[in-house]
Amino acid sequence: MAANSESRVPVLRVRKLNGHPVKVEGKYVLYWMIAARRTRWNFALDRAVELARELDRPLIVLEPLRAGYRWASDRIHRFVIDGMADNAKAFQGTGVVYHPYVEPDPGAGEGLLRGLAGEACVVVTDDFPAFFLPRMIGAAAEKLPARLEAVDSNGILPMRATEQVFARAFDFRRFLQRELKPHLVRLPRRDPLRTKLRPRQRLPDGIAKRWPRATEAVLEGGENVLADLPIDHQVPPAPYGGGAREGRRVLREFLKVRFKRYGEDRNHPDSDGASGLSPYLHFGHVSAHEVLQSLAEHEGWSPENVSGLKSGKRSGWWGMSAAAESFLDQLVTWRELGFNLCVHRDDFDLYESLPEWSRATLEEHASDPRPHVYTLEQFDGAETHDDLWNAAQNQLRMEGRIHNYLRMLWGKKILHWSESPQTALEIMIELNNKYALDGRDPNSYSGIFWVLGRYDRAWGPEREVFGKIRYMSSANTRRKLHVNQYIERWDGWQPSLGF
DNA sequence: ATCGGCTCGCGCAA
DNA sequence: TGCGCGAAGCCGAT
Repeated sequence: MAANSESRVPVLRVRKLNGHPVKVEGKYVLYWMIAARRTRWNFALDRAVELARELDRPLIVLEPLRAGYRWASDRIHRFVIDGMADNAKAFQGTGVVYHPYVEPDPGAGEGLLRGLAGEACVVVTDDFPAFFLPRMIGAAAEKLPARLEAVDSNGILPMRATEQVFARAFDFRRFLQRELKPHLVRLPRRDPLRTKLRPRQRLPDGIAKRWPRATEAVLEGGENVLADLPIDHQVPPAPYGGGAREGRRVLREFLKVRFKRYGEDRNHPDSDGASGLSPYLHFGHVSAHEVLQSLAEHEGWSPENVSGLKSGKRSGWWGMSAAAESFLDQLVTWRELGFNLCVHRDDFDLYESLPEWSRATLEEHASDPRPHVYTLEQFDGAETHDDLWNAAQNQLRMEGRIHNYLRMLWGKKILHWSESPQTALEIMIELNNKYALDGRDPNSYSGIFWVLGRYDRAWGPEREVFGKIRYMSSANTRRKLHVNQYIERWDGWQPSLGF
């Protein structure tokens, strides 16, 4: 088989993870969909389709959802299963066998992937640098009796286009301004399933029996489906749905309605100005390429409009409107900065990964008296003395997200009101990963660690607890932002009262 | 309302 | 080697 010569998938995005050769006598190509949970704009699916065509074999897509991972909850399950329902529809009539598998008990899915890989020519999966995925992919590479390739469909810049870790957004932005342009024209296919593949009807018999496909009832499902699973039922589904369709709807609605306000209103919690895309990006229901493409259409932009500026400045490089450039600074610079760190450092979620200056200053103030000290349970239950903080925590608990400005304050106060910065870090990670739909993502870690000084600089004057870490106060936030409605809406919210 | 100082590290010009 | 400058701040002086 020709190695990649005709491939539309950039070489930098494909990693061969073990030494097995592609088996030309295998029965099918297997795509193990674990992060880019979508059927469009997906380099991994492109790669799998490409291999299936070259080998003239059918394609099987396995989309699993495990039961036993940390923070598994009704909220996360509902969102992922919504995505499976969309994918099931998208694969219908394409000749691809799509097998969504919802694991009933921890460990029940053990053997499914290996079983399918036994007859596969090659297994393709998604590269993702955070949560349990790197370990899971690494273990699979060793165990599977087939070649395993991981494909990076995360961002506009391939994660492995750089070896360096960037310590500040400014440095990374300047790098992007020098290096990103060629990547802007190497897009995944909008609809990779619009191609002729050798069709197949079903999985190998023994496998479908032992690990049955999630039924329609599960995919379209009521919450009683979730009730039977051994996951955290205290974290209810979010008041919005998951999946590629809903993600696309949010994207269209953002561009059509809220985009005009982006920049001016985005920071005011009382206005609804943010994109709302981050949960969909996290689960791969929406692709960064798709977002960029839609924005380009909206702006009448093409890659030739990119300017020659390479100063690292936040606007002016793309050649788009101010609102668009500020959005792209989030979508590309900040989002991919997080992936950059996670792909190069496996300690990205440890306190020790903080910059030297921030650890030093936090250390010096380790024994400062705290004005309040709350336990994890008190933080979790939004039981602090500060109603703005409690409101943010309640929004997180109920909606699975926090307004992007208040998220910073939320973290800064956890630092302020915990017995140590290490404890504060644990609490932030725990609450964010438990409740936020975009938790467990490289970007969530960027946000949490920013609170402790990552990607930031020192600020004077030196203060208690914070040292030279940038300080934020609820009082100033109230003055600066319109938060009255926000507090009214969220502060009094009780879990038992529902929505 | 706006401004400077607080303070650190990095790239780049010199 | 020195200079400029940076995700969202804070505070006191004007």
